[in-house]
Amino acid sequence: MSKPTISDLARAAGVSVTTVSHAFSGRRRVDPETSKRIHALAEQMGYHPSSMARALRSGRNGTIALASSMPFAVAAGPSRLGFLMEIAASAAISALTRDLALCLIPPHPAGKGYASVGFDGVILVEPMRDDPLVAHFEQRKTPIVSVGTVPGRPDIPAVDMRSGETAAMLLDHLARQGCRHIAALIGSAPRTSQIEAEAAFRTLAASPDRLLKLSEEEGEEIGYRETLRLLRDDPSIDGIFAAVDAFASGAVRAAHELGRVIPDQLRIVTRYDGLRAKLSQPPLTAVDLHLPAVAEAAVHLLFDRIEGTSRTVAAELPELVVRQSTAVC
Amino acid sequence: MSKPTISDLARAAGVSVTTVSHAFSGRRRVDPETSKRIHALAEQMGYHPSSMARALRSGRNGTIALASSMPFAVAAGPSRLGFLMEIAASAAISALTRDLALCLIPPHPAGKGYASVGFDGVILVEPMRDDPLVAHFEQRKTPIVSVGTVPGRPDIPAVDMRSGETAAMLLDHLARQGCRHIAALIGSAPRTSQIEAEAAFRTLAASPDRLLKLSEEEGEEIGYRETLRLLRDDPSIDGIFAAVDAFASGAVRAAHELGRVIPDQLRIVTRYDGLRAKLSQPPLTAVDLHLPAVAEAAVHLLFDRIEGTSRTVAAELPELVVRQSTAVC
DNA sequence: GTAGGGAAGCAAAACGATTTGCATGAATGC
DNA sequence: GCATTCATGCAAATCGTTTTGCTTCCCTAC
Repeated sequence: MSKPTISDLARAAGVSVTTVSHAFSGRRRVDPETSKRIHALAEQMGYHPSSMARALRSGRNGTIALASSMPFAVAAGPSRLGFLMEIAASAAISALTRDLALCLIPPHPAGKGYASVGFDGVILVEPMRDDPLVAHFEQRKTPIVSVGTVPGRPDIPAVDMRSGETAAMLLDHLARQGCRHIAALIGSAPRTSQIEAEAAFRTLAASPDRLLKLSEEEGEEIGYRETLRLLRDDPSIDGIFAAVDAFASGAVRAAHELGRVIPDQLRIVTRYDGLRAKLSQPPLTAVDLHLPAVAEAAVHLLFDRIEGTSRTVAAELPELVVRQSTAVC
Repeated sequence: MSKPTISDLARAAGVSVTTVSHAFSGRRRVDPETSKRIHALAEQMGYHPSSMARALRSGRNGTIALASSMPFAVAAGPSRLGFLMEIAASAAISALTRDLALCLIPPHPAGKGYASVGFDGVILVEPMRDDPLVAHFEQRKTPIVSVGTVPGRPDIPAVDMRSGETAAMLLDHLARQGCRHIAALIGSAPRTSQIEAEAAFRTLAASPDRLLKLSEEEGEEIGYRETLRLLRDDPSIDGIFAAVDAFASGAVRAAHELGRVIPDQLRIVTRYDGLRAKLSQPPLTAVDLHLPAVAEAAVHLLFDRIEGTSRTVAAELPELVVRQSTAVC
């Protein structure tokens, strides 16, 4: 009474398993009459081809993984919940349209490797330079695609997040709004987004002493602490560029606490336009990174790569979303 | 040069495949010397047992699915991003500690079924009465566990979210804070959480005309519109119980617009203590649903079910988180 | 000296599909 | 009438493991 197999079905239909297989795959002609009979019988018996047997034969199991080098507990906590999970949700949809299932894989929760499932490919979200995940999957010969290039590894296909341009856009906006003394809160992990944000800041703002590199894992709290210190040390600061949205939340809190009015006395912008930016009081000017499109591009790239080809693709240029934190004219 | 198989390894080590298999699984004794040699060679050759072959043999592929009957585009949009994805992230971690990979599966994105991958089990998040997902997986004989019981299906193992108690807790809090005229914004989909919230409201508040059932898919917008209407129609309302956090966000916006001061003139509470509740101005009193524990329980239950046993488990009792929206004494 | 038992390892049969090469019969061409 | 082609279907090999019996071989006990 357990799940019927292809031979059960073949026997019931009075044909060979070959014929049944062809009736389903369409790889060879089978008489329409026969085919119809097979399908009807399959429906009735509740036959579904075993994905595992198919996987063994074809070498593909139809799953791709989404991994972030940032611990899920952090990435999925209030802090980064938006970014990673927004990509995850979109990628899951994109994957399914290509008959792939998207698996979420936290980094080494048990300290060990995850050997149990072999994925057809993996999407790495904002990997760091020398990210152990890259080494891990390369060793297993699993095709990799990253969201945000892998620093130092131009050979790995990626969706270029255009973080340099994004940062420039935000800094330019602050300048146009009249900011003369801009401070930057940038994540200390060596991810392309943060590296390029730093480079852009150094080029455009040129006040290296107002550049703070903070641990992303400490999120809002460290953003708050450091902004407090920053504003006390140098009251002339009139703009803050936060490359991580949690830092921006912290900055807003600090500003309120010091009685600095946003945006009149202090303008704040952040990169990712997530719930934090939208719900902040006042709402934060941020950048629409077109994450659903990015996720789709990543899945597309990975799919191509699994099939053989390989290249890097650029995301649509992120768009500035001006909000009250920098004063609309 | 392609991936080495167990027979390649066996040949290289000068033993049979059986011995290699045993050396890895430990199901039977192999000489420690031999075993060491095999493992060393495996390491050197980069051998990893094929998960697909193992899956075919064992009947398990090591993946479980997480599905929500609410379209991912909605569930993962700003509106419900928190709830579903918070569970997803925690479940992914719990799953991996049991050597399972968690797949995110959006409902019918291409309109078709998802036949490509067969899961060892599935976790349904807040399913509705007669949810098509239940039928789908039951037909495929895939073990099901749900987060929040399935209305009308006490036979399906579930993590009981204790939504009745949760609602009672919130209503009781409002009453204690002095609210006399409470309105409820409840999702119209027949999910246990909403059904029980409605029942609790009818029992405790007893003003059926102030009970509004709204489409969850319209989120904040409909919460806003309806609250506006509600407060205009009946200015005596001094408390709002929103069973969906997006409704609460809308209610806050409406209150601001009408110049109703929160919490002095109007108190607002919501169920899920996500980013919305925390970042709201003022922050919303909500309930800590202990989602990571819920996710862990669901995975645990599913794991047991895959192995054979079956039962329903109750979540830890949710805890009230009092915030400014209802005035702390 | 022989029976008994444990250690170590091997060959072969699953698991459930896909795919290749071959067989059959009927239709067609000349 | 014979060769060719096409349509249909089948048997068997294959994918890479796990698992079940069987051999050996060696050691100990009586």
